Parts: sequence; structure tokens; C-alpha cells
Amino acid sequence: MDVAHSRVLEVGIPVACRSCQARHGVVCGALSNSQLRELGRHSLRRTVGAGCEIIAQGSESSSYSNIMRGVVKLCKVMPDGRQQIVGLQFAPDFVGRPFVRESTLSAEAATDAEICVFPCNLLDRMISEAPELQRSLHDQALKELDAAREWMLTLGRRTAGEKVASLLYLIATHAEPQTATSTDFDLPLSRAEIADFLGMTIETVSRQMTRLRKSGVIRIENFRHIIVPDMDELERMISA
Amino acid sequence: MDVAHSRVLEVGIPVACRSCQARHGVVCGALSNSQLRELGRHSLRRTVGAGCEIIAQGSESSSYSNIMRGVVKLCKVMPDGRQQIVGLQFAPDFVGRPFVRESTLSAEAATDAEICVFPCNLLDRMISEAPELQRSLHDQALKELDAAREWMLTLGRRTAGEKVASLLYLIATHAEPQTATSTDFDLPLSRAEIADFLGMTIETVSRQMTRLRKSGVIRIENFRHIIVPDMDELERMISA
DNA sequence: CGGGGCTTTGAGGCAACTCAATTCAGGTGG
DNA sequence: CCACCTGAATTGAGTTGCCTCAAAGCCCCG
Repeated sequence: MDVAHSRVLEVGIPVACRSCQARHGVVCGALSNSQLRELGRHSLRRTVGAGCEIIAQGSESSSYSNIMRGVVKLCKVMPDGRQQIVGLQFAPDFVGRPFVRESTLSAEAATDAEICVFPCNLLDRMISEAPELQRSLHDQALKELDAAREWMLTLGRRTAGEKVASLLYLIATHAEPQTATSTDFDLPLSRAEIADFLGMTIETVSRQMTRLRKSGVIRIENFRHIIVPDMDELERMISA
Repeated sequence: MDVAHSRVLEVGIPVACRSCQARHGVVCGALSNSQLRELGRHSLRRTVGAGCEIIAQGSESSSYSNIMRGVVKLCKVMPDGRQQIVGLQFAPDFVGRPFVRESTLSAEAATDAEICVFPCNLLDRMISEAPELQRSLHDQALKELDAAREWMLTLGRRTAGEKVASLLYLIATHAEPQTATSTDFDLPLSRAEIADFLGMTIETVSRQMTRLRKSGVIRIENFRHIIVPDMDELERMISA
């Protein structure tokens, strides 16, 4: 498809969608122009600060979202306060649990983020009308499942050092700016959040980070900014 | 739908399907009679012994399966031999990764099992032709994702004792015979497999089992048979 | 009865946790 | 501009829960 032709196709869609990060993402990329218009009519762009809760665990949610910018963490907490991050989502991912209203987890902005919110009912209806959309969401669900299972291996069988290396590698390969070498990036998570993702304590995370720093695998600037001189070296620390 | 009418509908389907455990499962329950006939023509019922590998990690698989009887475990192993079970599937679940041929995990019969095997190509084609089937598989994928995330919480944040209780509870609530109280069952897993599921060692599993036994929460007969006098008591050991 | 696999039990060690103190960066007000 | 405060991160010391290694018990099966 050439550029001029693609321009023409863009005419019929909502203005706000034309330059949207999620325009060709899981949901919107699978819609016809008329469906996109309908969804656009009922959707709301929202800017949320880091830490803002988008969906609360145990609540009835009536809306889904697309991530336009930023990182969202999916969390589960136990009654006694223990907490585990069970997924990280980056733009332009879809956030929500089709077909089920009550949420078994919370979704929270890990960084400042922009999201596009729309009603569950509308999307659920579109899903049953548009096989293309069903397929696309099915595909994201399967990818999330693959990622969850990969992470189960990390949680169950890797050492603290390997866990931290795994997370840094995950973030490096999903970081947004797509720098040439994807060799330096800002951590979207605090040490406490990293601990919650890896199933360990803040202190152990910190110790393992300084171990990686002292062994020259990474450099750390200002706590949040990580530089990886050699990605292969980092990958080797994961031992798989 | 009354019984007589339902009988009539059953006439057009393959003989082998009529009394099949998976007949109304994720895949076959979503097919029309003619699709069921076509799938039946290309499918193969197989009896496999405990320990038999159905799909190998890293291999190109060209077939999917339905579980008709038994339990299948999904496994990931690291190059150095460390191993993690990332999912358990019971009859009449579907086993396979739609849309992707190379498997990132292995599927292995945990108990003696009967499975119904059919070609990927055929089902993939049916998926794109039958929205009902796509929806059904999408639904199973989302349920597996929910289960995987629940298990991530167990792996990352629960103690050894809570982990064992979680597994016993999981199996009790998924056990096949559906005994009146679902209060006693055979473990489909050896101690080594339980350890691989929970991310711990055989010895720790054993110690936690005897701790549960001595505190009266469970009784153990012949290593594999578990009796739970009071399910609420077991649930309380999970502490969530 | 004797061997082999699986499970349990015991003793000791180590990796990760807990508790506590210190450092660091950024913001605020004098 | 500096003193102070606050929250996050690091570092240290001591403890503990789970792992490792080793031995013994149990059950099936020939």
C-alpha cells in the first residue's frame, strides 16, 4: 500500500485517531473505518499520573483502555498486603479482561501515561460482530499468556541475580523510544515495584543491582537510568 | 432443548464423538455438525501413558489435541535442567498454541490419558471460518491467563506451606470424578512434579505435606491419595 | 526375598529476608 | 544560597526458611 493511498484511507477516521500511538494497535488496528468512528465517538483520552489506579482489584469495571503512552502494571494483592505484579503493558497494548466484568487484578499506571478509555459494552459488541477484532484480541491474550508463563519460570526457578537481569532485559527489549541499540533506558519501576514483580524484597533488588553494576554489566545513573554496554553480557546473566 | 431433539442432532456426528468427554468442550462444543464430521475424519484418538511427551519444547508441532481423560502438564525447562511446570490441563481442555508452530513449552501426560489429536492446519482454518470457535478458544486462553497470573502470586509471594495448600486446593477443585464432596482425590503428580510446579524441592514439599498431615488438615493414604476432612480448613492455609 | 524407585526424615549450610542505620537527590522555606 | 526535611535507595548485621547432601523407610514387582 503506497503512502498516498494510505492517506486517503485516513480521511474517514476521527481526527484524534490519526496520530494516535494505538491507531494500529491490537484493537484499533483491527477495526473498519466506520467501527473506528463509532469507537471514537464513545472514547475518552485521559492523562494519568504515575501511581494512578485505572482498574481496582475486585471491582466491577465498565470500561477498557488502550495505552497511548507510558507503562501500566497489573497487580494482585493479598489480604495481608503481600503484593505481586503479574504483568507489564506498554503502548499500544490493550488493557482489560473481555467477557468478564469483575476484575481479579488491579491495573495501575507505572509511569505518567495517556490512555484511551471506552465502554466495555461497546467493545464486547464489536468483538462479536468483527471476527478480525476477535482474532486480534485472541492473539494478544495468547502473547500475554506466553509472557506470563515465561515469567513463572523466572519466579519459580531463577536466582535473585538472574531475576533482576531478566527484568532489565525485558524492559530493555520493550522500552519505548527504540534507541538505536536499545542499550540504555529509564526504568519505569521503582525498586519497590521491581521487588513486587520479582517476588523478592527491596533490599535484595538493590544488592543485585549493585552486583551487576560492580561487575560492569550495567551502569546506573540517577537510580532510574540504566546503561547496558553489552546486551549479550546481560543476556548471559539470565542463564537461559 | 429436549432430549429427543438433542438425540436427533447427534445422528449426524461421528460415532466416536457421541460419547466423547470433549464433545462439548472448548473446541468440539463450538463446531457445527459438518465441521465436527470434518474434524473427526482427520483426528486420531490416542492412549498415552503417564510421562509420555505430547509436544516437545522448541519443536515444530503440527498437531493440536483435546484431552478426553487424564491430566496434562505444561513444562518449561532451562538449559541447565531447572524445570518449572507452568500449567495443568484437565479433560476436556484443548492443548496447543494457535497461530504459532514452534512450541516454547512441552506438554506431557501427568497421568495415563486419552487424547484426540488433529492437524494444526485444519483447526487454524476452521478458526478463521468459525467465529464461534475463535470465541471459544479466546475464552479458554483468557481463563488460562487468569490461572497463570493467580499462580504467579503463589510462586512469588506465598510461603512453602501456603504453596502446597494452594496446589492441593487447585487439584481438589479440578479433580475429575467429581465426588460428592470433592473432599478426597488422587494426586495426578509425583512429589518431584509438585516441586516443579511450586518452584521448590522435593524435600520441602514432603516436609510441608507431613506438616499439613500432622496438623490434621489432610490425611494421606498410599502417598498419592489425599483426604480433606474440611475444605474450609485447607482454604484457610492458603491465607487468601 | 531382594532390588529399585519414590518418599520421608535428619543435619547443616547458604541465599534471601528482617531490622536498622546511613546515604543520596530533590524540594521547601528561611 | 544554605539548612532542613522527606522519600527513595543503599549498605550492614543478624536471622531464618528453604536448599543441599545423606541416610533410612516404604511399596511395588519380579
